[in-house]
Amino acid sequence: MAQKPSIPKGTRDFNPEQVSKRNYIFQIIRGVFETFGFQPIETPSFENSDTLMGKYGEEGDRLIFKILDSGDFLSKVDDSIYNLKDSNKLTSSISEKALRYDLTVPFARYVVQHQNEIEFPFKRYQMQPVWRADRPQKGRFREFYQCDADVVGSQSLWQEVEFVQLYDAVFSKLKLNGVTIKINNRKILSGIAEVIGAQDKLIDFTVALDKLDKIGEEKVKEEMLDKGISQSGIDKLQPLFSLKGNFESQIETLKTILSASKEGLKGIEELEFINTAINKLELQTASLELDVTLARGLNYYTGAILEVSAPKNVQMGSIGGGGRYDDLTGIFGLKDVSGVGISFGLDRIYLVLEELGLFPEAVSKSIDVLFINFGEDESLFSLKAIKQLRENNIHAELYPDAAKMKKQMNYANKRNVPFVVLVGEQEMNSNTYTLKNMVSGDQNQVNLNQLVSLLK
RNA sequence: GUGGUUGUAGCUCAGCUGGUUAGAGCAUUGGUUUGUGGUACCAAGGGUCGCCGGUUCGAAUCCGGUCUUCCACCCCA
Repeated sequence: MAQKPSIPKGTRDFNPEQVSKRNYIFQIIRGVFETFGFQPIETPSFENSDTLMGKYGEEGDRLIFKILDSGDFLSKVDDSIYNLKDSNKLTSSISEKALRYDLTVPFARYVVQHQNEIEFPFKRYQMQPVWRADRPQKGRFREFYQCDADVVGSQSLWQEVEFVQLYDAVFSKLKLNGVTIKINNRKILSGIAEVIGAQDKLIDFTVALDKLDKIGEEKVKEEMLDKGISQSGIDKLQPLFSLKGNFESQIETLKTILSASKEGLKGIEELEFINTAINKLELQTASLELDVTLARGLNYYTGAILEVSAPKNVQMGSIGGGGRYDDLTGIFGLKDVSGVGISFGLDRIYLVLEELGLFPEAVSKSIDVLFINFGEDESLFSLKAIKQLRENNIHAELYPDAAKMKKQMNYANKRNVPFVVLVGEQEMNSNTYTLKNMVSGDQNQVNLNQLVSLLK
């Protein structure tokens, strides 16, 4: 064998069984999206670089896959830039396109570009791959699918309520019970930053706070000090570190901490609204939890922040996330369009379902029945029956070669085919079919009508 | 981007401190069995030991680089 071919780091091939399982997840998410009134759109896999660059922070820019310009791109680079040997500066001269990093920013671009054709509020869903030049690890790939649903053009908090229900509906249908939908509000985080005198360090502050359950209180305080947040400010956070209990009691504690911050109180009010509504509407299998440390990244969230974690017995990062972003289309020049949306991480959900054995058996079934090939006349006779079966939506096929019986039966086993039909001289003469159940081993002779109804 | 880890047959892995023709199980193919599979037995095929370079009389084994795997950090779905 020559050198083995390979695929790039962090990418995967999917075999038939994996594709079936992935489609199962897609189909459930799509179904729920549509019952909630979302409509599908698609956008190109690559965008103009300036659409993407600068939208995800410095770290994000690094993780965007850039596409080299076509042609002799180096010859048009200005000597002064070339001689600097500064990759960042050079990139913008040799790459004007980049692979999309998520679905939210391209969607914002879409809304701005098509604003005159869109009926607001606009509810869209989108299920497409995204790419990140990240180092792979568990549940982290360089090419993966996101399934997003967003609403733009409505500031109503009922949208947030609906998204919590949507998460609950999808995970309930997937039989993935016990997921936790964590919710927080950017206004609360800003409020806290304001109260401790660190408005200007909001991002550093939230990034540190986000690590609380991972690295512990002391390390979080260290990191905050490191980032230049004052000791007196950190002291004021003390009640926050010991914040425990249910939604309502956490809210009460927050009200005292944030009594001086108008913005913080607004955030609390929003959370209370959502929580009250969800309590009245009730969730099927998920639970809604307030988590003040939830600060997950994207710089553009302005209100609610949502994140879904897998049931506690599986080790997996978040399997979904989302939030409210009042200014998203602003960066593309369209003001005052509020949006809110959520995302499902298909690849991670797959890993969780696999680990918990939650894929239905039927997902991996290939065909309903295989006809054993005994020769040319028998094949023709079989294909007439197969035609009939297919018209009845029964998945049927003929083994293509008149190979040994053992080989054909083995093939049926490997492909997990539940039934096999044997048609030889005897059957042709009596115009019947021998139907064999591959699980029990039973077999009986039937006519065509019986065959159809038995397999249906 | 930082630190660590992994790489031997299609798959899962042995191979001691460098020393003959690199092994096993599973899978594949053929046979026992020319209309009856999953079990059993017999036999066969299949590897430039990730790649490049170095040390050595001699490298799967030691050293360097590179790619890949997995993990942690950063960040994130």
